[in-house]
Amino acid sequence: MTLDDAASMLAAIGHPIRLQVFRTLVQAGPSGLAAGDIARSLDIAPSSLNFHLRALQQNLMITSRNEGRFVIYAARFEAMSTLLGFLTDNCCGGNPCMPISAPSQIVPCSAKPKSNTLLED
Amino acid sequence: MTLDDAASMLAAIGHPIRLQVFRTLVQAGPSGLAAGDIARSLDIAPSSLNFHLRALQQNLMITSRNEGRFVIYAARFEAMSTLLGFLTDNCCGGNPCMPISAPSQIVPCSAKPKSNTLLED
DNA sequence: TTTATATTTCGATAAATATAGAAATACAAT
DNA sequence: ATTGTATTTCTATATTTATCGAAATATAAA
Repeated sequence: MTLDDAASMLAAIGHPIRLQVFRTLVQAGPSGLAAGDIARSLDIAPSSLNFHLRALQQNLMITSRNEGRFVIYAARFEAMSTLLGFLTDNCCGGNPCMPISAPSQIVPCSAKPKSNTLLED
Repeated sequence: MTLDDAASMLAAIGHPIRLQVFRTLVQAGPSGLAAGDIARSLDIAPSSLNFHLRALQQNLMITSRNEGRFVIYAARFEAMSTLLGFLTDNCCGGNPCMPISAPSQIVPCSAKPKSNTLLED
């Protein structure tokens, strides 16, 4: 995965509506949700939702399949995994991030206790 | 951290130049780098770099401090940590992500082996 | 204080992104 | 075949983002 790919994926979920859509699809699990269900659940105009679904799909964050007259969208979990791997590998220095994609590392999961003075959860 | 905050931070690093800048600052460590050094190292016009540095700073991904006539920028590691925590908590379902910000979870770091058929590293 | 270097701000411009109503398309049910 | 529901495409428009030269500002060195 190149830096440009990572940037594209980050941009894809770097919008409140698209992040909500993706989060909703993650919650829905592999079976996914119909476009209309997403639109209703998040109260977005169909054409607007379509715009964002396309952005997510073009950047490999979600998939779609046809079922009758419905189009079912589902989160690409492995895409998010890969993205998190990239971030922990490239953007976390020697930090509290313990990526699953760094098999050669020895540091345990909670090597450094969290200390979020500025950015609380 | 709200969903909107997360989206803003993702948008901040969701641009190839800004992701490169952030990555560069992570590599530089807490001591950071002067704006000019970043500009030279990435070959960006000073005014363009400033535009991106501001975006990163406004979204809490980096800090700046003055040292003489230099302005030193540094990555906010804890910001990235918080962001990764949000993503693993909210956008990873029951997946291979093992967030440091989920202290109550019991699943080990490499519970599920990676299987990236579509998105390779 | 003059000069040199560092960074930011300004200004103009181009391009991309976002929104959403209306029309078009696709499929299923009656 | 007609109707109804689902989704996408089209169209127009507003807004935001990005780029970068040139000017302005700030600090340090000569």
